[in-house]
Amino acid sequence: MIKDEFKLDNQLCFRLYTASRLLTQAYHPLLSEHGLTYPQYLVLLVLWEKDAQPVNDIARRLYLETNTVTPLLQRMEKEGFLVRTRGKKDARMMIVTLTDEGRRLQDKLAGVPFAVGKAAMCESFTPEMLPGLYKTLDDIIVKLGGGR
Amino acid sequence: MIKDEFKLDNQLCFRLYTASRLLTQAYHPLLSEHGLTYPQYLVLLVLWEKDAQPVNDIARRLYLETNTVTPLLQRMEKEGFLVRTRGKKDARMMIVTLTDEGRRLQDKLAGVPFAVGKAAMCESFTPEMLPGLYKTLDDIIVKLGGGR
DNA sequence: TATATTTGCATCGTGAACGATATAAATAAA
DNA sequence: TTTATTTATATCGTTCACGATGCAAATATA
Repeated sequence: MIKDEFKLDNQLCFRLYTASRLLTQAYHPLLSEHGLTYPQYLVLLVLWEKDAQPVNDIARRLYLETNTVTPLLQRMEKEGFLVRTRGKKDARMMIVTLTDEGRRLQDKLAGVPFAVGKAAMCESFTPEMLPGLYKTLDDIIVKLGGGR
Repeated sequence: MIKDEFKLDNQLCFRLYTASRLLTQAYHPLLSEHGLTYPQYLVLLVLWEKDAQPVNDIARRLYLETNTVTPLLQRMEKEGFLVRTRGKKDARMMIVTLTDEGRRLQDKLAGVPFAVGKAAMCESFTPEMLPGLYKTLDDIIVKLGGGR
C-alpha cells in the first residue's frame, strides 16, 4: 500500500500547480485575442502600476529570474507593447517603458478580471473567501520566496 | 490611477502561479538528486497508486494533455524509471509500467514530503489549515477543470 | 590608478505546457 | 465489407521557467 504522504490527493503542490494552470488557461482566450500570454499580462500589470522600471525590479515583483523575464520583454518589445532603453545614470540597467499601445491595452483588457473571476467562482467558492485564501497563499510565498 | 482589478496584489492567479512555482522549486534539490523533475515526480505518484496505466489515464489524473505527458514519459523511459508497451487488447493504448528502479524511488524519496512540508509551513500557515485550503483549491479545480 | 569584486542583464540548454496537427487503430455507419 | 468517424497517442512550433554561464558597467579594494 502506498504511503499517505505520497497520495496525489494529499499534495498541496499538485493542487497549486493544477489550479494555477487551469486558471491561466481561463485567461488564454481573453489574452491571445490581443497577442498576449499570461506572463506577458503580468508584466503589463507591473508596468501599469509603475512605468519605466528596470528589468530587475520587474523580475523581483513577479518572483521570477531575469533570465526568464529578459526574453519575455524582448518579445513584448517586438510586438510593440514596450520599449527597452539603457539607463542614463547606470548603463547596466535596461529600463522598460510602455508604449502607447501598451497603455491602451489597459482599456482593451478592462473586462478580463471580471470574466476570469466569473469562470472560477461557484457556490462553494465565493468572492468572500478571497481575502482568507490570499492570506494563506501570501504566507506560503513569503516563507518560500524569502529574499525577494 | 490603475484600477483595483488590475493591481497585482488583487490577483488570485498570480498568487497561485507564484506559490506553485516556489513550492515546486522547494522540491527541486530533493528530486534532481535522483534525476527527477517535479512533473516526473507527479507521474510516479500516479503510478505508485496504480501501476500499468495508459497514457490517457495518467494525463487525466494530472489534468494535463497527452501531448504534454507523452514526451515526459519518453524521457522517464529513457532514464529507466518506466517502460511503455502497446496494449494487447487495444493497440492504440500505450501502457505505462514502472520498472524496479521506478518502484525503488518510493523508498529513496520517502523523506521528500516531510522536507517540503517543513519548508512551507510557518506560524501563520500551519498543517491544520491544509484541509480548508485543499477544499478551496479543489473547488477552483473542479470549476475550471470541469470535464476531466 | 590598477586590480578585484559586485551588479545587472543576456545567452544557452533542457524540460515542461499547450494549441494545432498528424497517424494509426478501433468502432460505427452505409 | 467498404467507408466514415472516433479514439489514443505522437509530433511540431512557440513560450515560458530556470540552472549555468558569460559579459560589460559600476564599485570596492589595493
